[in-house]
Amino acid sequence: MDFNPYKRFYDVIRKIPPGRVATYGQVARLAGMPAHARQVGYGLSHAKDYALPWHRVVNAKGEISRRGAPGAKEKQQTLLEKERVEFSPQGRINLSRYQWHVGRE
DNA sequence: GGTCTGACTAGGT
DNA sequence: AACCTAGCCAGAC
Repeated sequence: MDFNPYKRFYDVIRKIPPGRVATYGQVARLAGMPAHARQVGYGLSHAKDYALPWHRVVNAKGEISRRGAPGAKEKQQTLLEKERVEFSPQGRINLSRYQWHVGRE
């Protein structure tokens, strides 16, 4: 079992309930590392062997962040829509409505 | 050890 | 609202 330095982020991400989203910066703050928003995204690309609801993490604008793999963006949106998260025609999520707040469902 | 990169952000225009 | 910039920090070379 290999130790992964991003485990703290994963622990936070695992707590995001279905139908809710969290931002990279939010995950970093909840993990006690407020200046590591970029590392959250970087760590997720390394998280293949972990069962994580990675699709519930979006950027501060409520958009799905770009990455190398084509099609991954559509996949993430599909997964969220299955949880009844709504997207605007421009592919944005209304964070004031869907952002996760600790202690709240 | 310097430089570049990137699933990020906040603040200014 | 879109665009730009500076600040951010671990990894890869």
